[in-house]
Amino acid sequence: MGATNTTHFTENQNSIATIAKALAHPARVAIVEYLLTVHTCICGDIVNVLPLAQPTVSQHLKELKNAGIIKGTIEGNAICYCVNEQAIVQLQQYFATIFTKLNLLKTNCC
Amino acid sequence: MGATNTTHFTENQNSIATIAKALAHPARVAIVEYLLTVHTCICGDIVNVLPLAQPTVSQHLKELKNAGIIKGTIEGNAICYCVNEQAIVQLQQYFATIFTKLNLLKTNCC
DNA sequence: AATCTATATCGTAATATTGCAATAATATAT
DNA sequence: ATATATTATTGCAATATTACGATATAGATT
Repeated sequence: MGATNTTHFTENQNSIATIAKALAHPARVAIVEYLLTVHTCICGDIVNVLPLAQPTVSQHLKELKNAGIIKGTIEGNAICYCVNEQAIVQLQQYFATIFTKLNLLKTNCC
Repeated sequence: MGATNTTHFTENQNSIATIAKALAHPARVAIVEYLLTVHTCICGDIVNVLPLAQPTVSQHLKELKNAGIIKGTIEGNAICYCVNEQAIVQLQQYFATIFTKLNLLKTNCC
């Protein structure tokens, strides 16, 4: 117990949960938002922007990367982090679909 | 340590993180999806649909409710659970905005 | 080569989450 | 009133997350 039981759910349900989990911390939401405001993607200063120590930020970046929300490529001494469009598209489409289903149910529901 | 530091982030960042956290478990994603397929919202059978014990399902429902993703109203002996449209709209709009920002950055980024 | 700079990893403590059995609470039915 | 059905709460064990200091790694600079 304590471990999430993933085996009995669909691939899509697990996928959505994984991406949502990656955004389930305000620091990680802030990182994504920051990456979108910075026009170059040499992003060594993420640490300076967040109210967290460097190892903590590094850990959050790793989680975002593992979930496929951001991509990081080595750029000499620093690392270039970018938001992965595919993950955002997946989320957007998912919630758009849910919203459509919601509207279809509207007449029958409380 | 272990507790999420929310004080230094914006209200919106914390809000998105909270909603995302509620969907950060496949069981809770499955519950939301199930509520959307059922045409009446008397949902006592959520427990039968999920591969989890009743107290665990009840706990997941509570978390979804606390995050504002579902609403529950007492309906005699059972409880009527519904997806809260506002939360879905908030998520959809948020990711749509992010997607737009992403496309604006595209030319300047890796 | 020694040093600086940027990022990652390790180790560890505090806290949170997950899951369920047992039990409680509440409403309906008998 | 007693029994039944449905959902919530409690208590607890196993695991995960969060955060950071210390340290390691890797490339750039001198």
